[in-house]
Amino acid sequence: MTIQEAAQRSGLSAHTLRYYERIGLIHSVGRNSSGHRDYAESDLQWLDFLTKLRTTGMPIADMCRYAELRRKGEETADERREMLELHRERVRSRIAELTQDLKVLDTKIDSYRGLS
Amino acid sequence: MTIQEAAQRSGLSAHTLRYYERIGLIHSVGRNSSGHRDYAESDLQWLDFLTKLRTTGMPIADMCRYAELRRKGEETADERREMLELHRERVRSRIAELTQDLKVLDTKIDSYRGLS
DNA sequence: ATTTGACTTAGAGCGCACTCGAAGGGTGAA
DNA sequence: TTCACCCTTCGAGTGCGCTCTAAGTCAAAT
Repeated sequence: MTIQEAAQRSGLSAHTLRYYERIGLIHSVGRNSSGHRDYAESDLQWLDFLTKLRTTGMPIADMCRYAELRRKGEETADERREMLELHRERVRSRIAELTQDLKVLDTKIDSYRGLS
Repeated sequence: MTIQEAAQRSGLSAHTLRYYERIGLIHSVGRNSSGHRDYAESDLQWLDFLTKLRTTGMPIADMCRYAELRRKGEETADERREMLELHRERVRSRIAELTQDLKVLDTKIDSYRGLS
């Protein structure tokens, strides 16, 4: 599929897709006879996963590291799992923090209600 | 209290405190006889609240708007409450999103466990 | 044959939220 | 009094994650 279709389906812009490829997040996207990118379904699945990592706050540099390990093959599975477990802890902490802060917001909003 | 003490207690750097003052987030911090900043307890409370807004992802521009309304006094209470209610919704959505993404991470990690 | 429009690359630019540097002033200890 | 060290303002610099531009290629439509 074309870069525009891939952009549509991944929710990323064509610019961002090229950028991700340039920095090594996506490896070896196919090219058609005109030299244009031709995305496969597997690329889309990988992009979806990358997007999860991004929206959960993983820095691009870490994602690059993960992508690099993935390219190296099966023997890096443990290290990749460890990365994800560490990241999962950070996400859990973030959820906990946001949940706490939400209470502060609730209290503040209640105090405004009291005033009106 | 001095800017260093305020930095210590707020968890922000002295640089950031000056920056926040410059852009109008903190208004009229007192000065001592040498022209040095002299923070009051009320400044610290306000900073703590600002920090909650920041860590929950409110953009600086919105925080400035909120600070400006606060300076205008009691008649802006409704608008401030509305801002906070809107922000609270965004925080709730973010928590929901992170919670969903956490499941994806769990699944991925499980699949790695299956391989080892 | 020419125009349109999407694609390619490499590199520059942008917005956000700081973060730092330069130049100078005040205070307190040796 | 000299040194050390903190403070002041203001403007410039930084890091991140894109986002866009320029210059050129290619294919299809007119």
